[in-house]
Amino acid sequence: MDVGVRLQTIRKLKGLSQRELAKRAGVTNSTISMIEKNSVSPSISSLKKVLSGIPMSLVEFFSPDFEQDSDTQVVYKAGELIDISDGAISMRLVGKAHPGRAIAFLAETYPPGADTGTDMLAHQGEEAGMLVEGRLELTVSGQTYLLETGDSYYFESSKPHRFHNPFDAPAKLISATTPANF
Amino acid sequence: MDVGVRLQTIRKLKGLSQRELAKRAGVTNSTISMIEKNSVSPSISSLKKVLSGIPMSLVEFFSPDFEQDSDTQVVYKAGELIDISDGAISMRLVGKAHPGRAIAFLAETYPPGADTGTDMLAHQGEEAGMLVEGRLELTVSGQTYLLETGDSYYFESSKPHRFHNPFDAPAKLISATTPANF
DNA sequence: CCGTTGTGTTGAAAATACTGAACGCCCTCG
DNA sequence: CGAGGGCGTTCAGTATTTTCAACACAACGG
Repeated sequence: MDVGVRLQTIRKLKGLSQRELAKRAGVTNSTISMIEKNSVSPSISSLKKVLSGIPMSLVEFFSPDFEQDSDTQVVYKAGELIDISDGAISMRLVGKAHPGRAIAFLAETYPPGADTGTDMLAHQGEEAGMLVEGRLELTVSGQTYLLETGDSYYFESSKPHRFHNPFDAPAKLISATTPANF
Repeated sequence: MDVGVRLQTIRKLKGLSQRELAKRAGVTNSTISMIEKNSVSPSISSLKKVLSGIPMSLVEFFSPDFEQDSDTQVVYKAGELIDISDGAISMRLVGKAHPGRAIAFLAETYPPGADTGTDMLAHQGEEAGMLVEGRLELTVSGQTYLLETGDSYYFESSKPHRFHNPFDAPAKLISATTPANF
């Protein structure tokens, strides 16, 4: 992550000059100049001041989710999803044209017996989903839940979790995870 | 956002002493001490160095999504969703027990004729969804698309967009938006 | 009891970031 | 052409951060 070019990109996107931004932020134009040229590494407090003139939070600044307004694909037919299946579990990802995506939106199918594994998954972020067909077992932090068609869930991905289909019918799940770890 | 207490929280969560973290990060223990006491505002480069010893990225550091391991609800039965309907369109939100949620995960129903309005929606973030029943018209940046059952979409919320159901059958949509603007 | 090792804090010196006032460049308007 | 105003850059000096080397306190074992 290049702090300098990122700041410059954002500033120009907002149509501000160094001096203009400096005035709004309550710093000098030299500060902006040097930060953008990476001849200094700003302190948190100054960067915060600078961003307040945009305005923008530190989270947003460090999140590379400022998509270029590209003419990327919007709609994906059922067959157009990327297949990122893992073993028996079918996982199809929406939005292949969005490499820097913020959401991993998935259509998942768990055939009878399918399991994400006894070694629990755990990663940064949050995830949510809804079961649109069949039944499925969800285990989060040791608690096991039974999901039926129409039921949904929401939890922090850092909690160890596992999906398992011990039933005879396949289960179809639609889920969203952020940030997208793909 | 209090940089000092946040760093200390994370460090202790990882079971590191100031010196231990300092050694891994390639800074001195005094630096850590002073940052945690907020007697300095570290430069981006030092903070980055410090975090590299954890390890953790700046994004993660500034994202307040390090949820306490609270015993919040995980699974929501079909009837347990929060109803945030807007006019004719039924919208039910997953995860009512997560006030600081990162994702707005919704089950939406558009009855025949339903429309989010001719004045386009536009907000920060990204959104994705999949149609699980019926057909629906989606307009993004002037382009109108026809979504059929099983189709999905992904776009930046900053692009003006609109959902419309001109058909005779109701349309059911499952969608995810981040950040959650609720 | 004392030495050792762990913890976090503090002070003076060294390194780095920030300011304020230049400068050079380009454009426009008289 | 020359004056004015916009732009980003640079440099010397000041302010702030970072280091290095202490210090004080607590826990453990000989």
